[in-house]
Amino acid sequence: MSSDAVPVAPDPKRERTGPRGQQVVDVLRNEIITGRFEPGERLIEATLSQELGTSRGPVREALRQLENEGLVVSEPYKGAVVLGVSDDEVQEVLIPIRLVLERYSFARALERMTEADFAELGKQIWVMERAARANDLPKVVEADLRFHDIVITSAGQLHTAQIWRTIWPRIRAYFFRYGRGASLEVMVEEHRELLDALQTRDPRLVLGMLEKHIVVRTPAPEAPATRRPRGEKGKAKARRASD
Amino acid sequence: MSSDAVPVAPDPKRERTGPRGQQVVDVLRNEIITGRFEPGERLIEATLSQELGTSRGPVREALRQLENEGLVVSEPYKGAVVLGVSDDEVQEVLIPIRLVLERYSFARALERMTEADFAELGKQIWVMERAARANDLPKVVEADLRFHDIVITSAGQLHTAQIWRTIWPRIRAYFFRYGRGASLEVMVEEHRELLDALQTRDPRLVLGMLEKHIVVRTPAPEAPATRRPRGEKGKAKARRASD
DNA sequence: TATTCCGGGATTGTCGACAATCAATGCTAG
DNA sequence: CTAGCATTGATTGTCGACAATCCCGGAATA
Repeated sequence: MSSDAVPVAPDPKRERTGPRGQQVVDVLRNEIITGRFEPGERLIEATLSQELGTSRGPVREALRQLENEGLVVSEPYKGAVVLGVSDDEVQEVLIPIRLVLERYSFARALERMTEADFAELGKQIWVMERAARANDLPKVVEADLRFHDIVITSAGQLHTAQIWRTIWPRIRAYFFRYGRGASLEVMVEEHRELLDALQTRDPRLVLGMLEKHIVVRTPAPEAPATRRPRGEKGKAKARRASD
Repeated sequence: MSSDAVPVAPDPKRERTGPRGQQVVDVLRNEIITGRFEPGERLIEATLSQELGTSRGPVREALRQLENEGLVVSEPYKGAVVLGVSDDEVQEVLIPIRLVLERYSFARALERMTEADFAELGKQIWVMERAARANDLPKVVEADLRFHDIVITSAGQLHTAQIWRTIWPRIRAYFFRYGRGASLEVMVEEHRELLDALQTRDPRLVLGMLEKHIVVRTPAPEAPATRRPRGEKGKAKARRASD
């Protein structure tokens, strides 16, 4: 499993991205979301810290952060294992919560975003479009993330933003594991429409657009009916609170 | 501020409550929710670790946990400060999210709770009632918490439970700071009705009861309109993403 | 043979010391 | 007198070592 570890420590040219732990979270979250780690897999602090070229401290904090983002569960003295998401829970809980968060955020952001903010959104769309053309899914996803983050941050509600940051990784991981719903081009187009709507500053228009954007676009072609993690390499372990 | 610290360390008779950090979280959360620490107040790791009779490690983890429960915000190299909740955000975001979580949980728990589970719920109601008679608010609140925790755990959905545990402290803190909505007796009665509904195992009845129970019982007497932290001891610092 | 108990190894939890960073203070120069 | 800057104190971030705990397997026993 320790094929291409990405040491995060001694990289002088890396502009200050904050403390080590912060970067460790980003690395691990990415590895989980993109499926490098499968649900049910154990994450050992010592191993990770070696691979990442840091001590166990930052790794520990990173794991706790991931736990709060729902990508991992851990029990005292037992350690952390990667967690899956059930189809049902995504549809019935995570998406509705996301809807609550974004409706509120967009409604508030609506009346307080500046031209500079709109420009920043435009920039993300531009990046997204280029990435879509190149079929670079990760980059599209990151721009998507940035887009929503900008809006939510503009709303200026700390709790809303904080909760959102613990919700999206799960949804992201879900869409990454099972096929994502819409084509890249459609995603780009939807965001363009969202930005247009925002610029009119018409609540009705924006919220309508938003619902269309978020609403369960999941049951795409062949959606998995059950949400069993599907990892399962031999050991029947990943299950917990199964049916 | 360091009047009656509650050292958590050397208590041999205290049955295994897990690692130190766990207990530290409970202590600090309580102090914040009950208002011992006011919004805007800084929490210094070294100070707390001394008061609690442990090292900085567990305190550090506790602070991160509190951050994920929305009781605290912290920036790198700057530390943690107690956070307030705006009336608006509670009504528009936290309560709706709680509604999503509990609707789903009750609906699922409905068809999988055993008689033993019901008995456990009954027990909490009994405790709650006694506490209500004695006007012991903290105890009522704890029983209330347990009640909902039992139901949500019975639903067996990890993400739902995990998110719920990051939502309720904020709501609780809110109701504690500004007056709570209902009288203790009403709370007890509502839970009794909830349990009765659950025992019929009729979804319509349960969900109806639930909505009535959760719905914004907030705008009680005089709810504060703005949510500014109100700490502010001299320095105009605690503000962040203010208006 | 089945069962209980007791290591031994692996892994997490805790601690104290040290390094990095921030914020305020006072000093210097213009 | 003011602006800029070095210095210093307080506080957080990181590290390595040690303690506590769990899990697995094997030996002793009935």
